[in-house]
Amino acid sequence: MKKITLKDIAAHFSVSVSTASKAINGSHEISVGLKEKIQKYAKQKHYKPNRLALNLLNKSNKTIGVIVPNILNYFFVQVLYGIEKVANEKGYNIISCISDESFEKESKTLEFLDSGTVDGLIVSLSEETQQKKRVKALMDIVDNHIPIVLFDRVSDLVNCDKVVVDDFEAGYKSTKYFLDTGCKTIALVSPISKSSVGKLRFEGYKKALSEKYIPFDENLVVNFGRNDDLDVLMSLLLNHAPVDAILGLDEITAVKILQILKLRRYRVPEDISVIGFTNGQLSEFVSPALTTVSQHGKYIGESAAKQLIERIENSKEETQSPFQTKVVKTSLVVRGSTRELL
Amino acid sequence: MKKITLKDIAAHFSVSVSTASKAINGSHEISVGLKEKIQKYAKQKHYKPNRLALNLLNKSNKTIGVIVPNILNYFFVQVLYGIEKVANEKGYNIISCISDESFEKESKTLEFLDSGTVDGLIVSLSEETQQKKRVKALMDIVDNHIPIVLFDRVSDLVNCDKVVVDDFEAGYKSTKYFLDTGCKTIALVSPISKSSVGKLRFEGYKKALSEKYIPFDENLVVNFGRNDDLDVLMSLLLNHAPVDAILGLDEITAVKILQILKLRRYRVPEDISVIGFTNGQLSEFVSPALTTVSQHGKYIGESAAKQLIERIENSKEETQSPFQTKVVKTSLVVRGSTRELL
DNA sequence: GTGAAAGCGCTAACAT
DNA sequence: ATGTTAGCGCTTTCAC
Repeated sequence: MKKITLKDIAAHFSVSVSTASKAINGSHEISVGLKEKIQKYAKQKHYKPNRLALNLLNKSNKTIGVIVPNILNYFFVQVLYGIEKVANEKGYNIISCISDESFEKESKTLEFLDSGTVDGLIVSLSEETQQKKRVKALMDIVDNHIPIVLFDRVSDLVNCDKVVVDDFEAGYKSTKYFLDTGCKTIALVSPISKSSVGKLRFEGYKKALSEKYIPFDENLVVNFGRNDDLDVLMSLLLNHAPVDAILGLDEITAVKILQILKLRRYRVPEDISVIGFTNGQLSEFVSPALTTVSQHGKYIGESAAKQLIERIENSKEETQSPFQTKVVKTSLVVRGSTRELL
Repeated sequence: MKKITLKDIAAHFSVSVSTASKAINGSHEISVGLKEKIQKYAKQKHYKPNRLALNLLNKSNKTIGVIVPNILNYFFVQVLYGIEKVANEKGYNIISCISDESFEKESKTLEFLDSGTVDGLIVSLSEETQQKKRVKALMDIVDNHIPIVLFDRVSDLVNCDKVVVDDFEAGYKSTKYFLDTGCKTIALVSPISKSSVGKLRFEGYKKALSEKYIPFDENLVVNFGRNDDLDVLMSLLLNHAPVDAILGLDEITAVKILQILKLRRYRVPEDISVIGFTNGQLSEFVSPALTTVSQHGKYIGESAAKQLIERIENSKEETQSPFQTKVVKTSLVVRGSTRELL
């Protein structure tokens, strides 16, 4: 059975398509009898207006596109969850895409989405894109087409609404916490050294050190990529100096560090303290449970969605409010992987 | 700057819309000079054909809809990842929705998606839907409209392609593993007792017990819901009998059980063995690392997507291949939460 | 080599 | 109260 259209219904009652349309939409112009007959028939045949046609007509489709770099990262899943929640409440659907940290895939996706498919875009940049600053595609979209909200991994070059984490403060705050619990030799391990986020956290880390007049030692900083062996790098680090604290810049990294330390018989937190990022289930259930920086992923998603939808629905207005960047403060969730405050 | 359309381009060169269309699509009918001029202009102005219009024309939009019950569950994230991977390879996009285990939200989403928005659907039923067997909406879609693939939480009432886990065997296999490592009093803790998946695993559990002539004791079965306090229920269980093995029917449940046991000073696996489901990061990094049943989520997603896309692309053919149900076998990933085989 | 016209499914302004 | 027409943006016959 083929899908039923207005035309079919109209034909069945020998009326015009517009009459059928009005009847189904309950217009006052149509006689009650006919309206009832048509509506009943439509229901029975499971008639549904074709969205594609409506979208073309309205130049809008109540859909927002989301691009995240990596869906296996719990932070992004939380954000997605927040976005979905708000979008759903406001009657929007989400078409979600994964860039896999690849500039090329991100570009293709952007290209696809920026062609009438969605009313707006929520994007966190791929690492490659951020590193190479190849945001021309984004800039074009901003200039010419649909509203866009950047979150977490953003770019200064793109002029649009943004929701970011206060990563500088997060790096500062966590490092300071180490210092306040008596740690002196604090290492930083980052899988995201090339992203804005990683850089800011690193700056915060340095700031906290310099406040206490602790000289920065670059051998205490371990930046690694997808193909590097964290185990080997950790060996080098641990042999370099008597480290007594390690800041892992994402959740899985912190968890892996914890495991490596335990395997080598370091006691956590007695010998070495560990702080991670993204307050997910992993951090909570590992032992000892990890002290982590919560970025409030769900909240970030909700904020981004709210901001975008507002922008979409005001896009017909003449006066556009200026773009704003919302900075979300992090919270330090203290658990068993750090020592007591002095 | 408004979005540019074919009409604009045609006007700019004082040609007809159809000429512009052909020029941009590189038709042989158009003179080389004009083609080049128009193409250059189009590129420069960032012209992109409007998808909505194309979709309406083609009655297809290279998009598949996915509905999962819960995105914070790692299994479903893995499936999503697998779906995205295959869809992306074949040039499809994904519009992903969350039913939040609610029949109502699932229905609304279905209603929305089944109106020309997507070419096909991949769905895992919400718990409520499965429990109440309210699959009429699904059946209608299958009968009348677009191809659909059900995965994991399926329904016999819906006649379509399916990808399921061999949950019966999984329950059987894990229980048998307990028995083979010398466990005698095996408890089962399930947050999904009302879903097909939970029921099958439960049946497998009973089968393994009966094979060894171990009488089934319903006090060893803990079914709990969203609002129940697992801690209290575990107390009751542990006080009931000297349990020496616990099968947790999803990842987070197994992890929580592990934590509760550790808190009460049970040694795992010496006093009590634990097996969980969904081989995610949590199971891997908890201590002791959990022995788990891997359902191969990513593979399931890939299979479902392949099956759906094939169905979509053959939908013009006259002869439709019969619907098939793919059963994916699980693997038991043995780690530290279970004893050695005898 | 170029253009006019039809049509995808629908709505809305404008007749009648 | 019902029908006609135009048009959303595009492709595709079919004329010229």
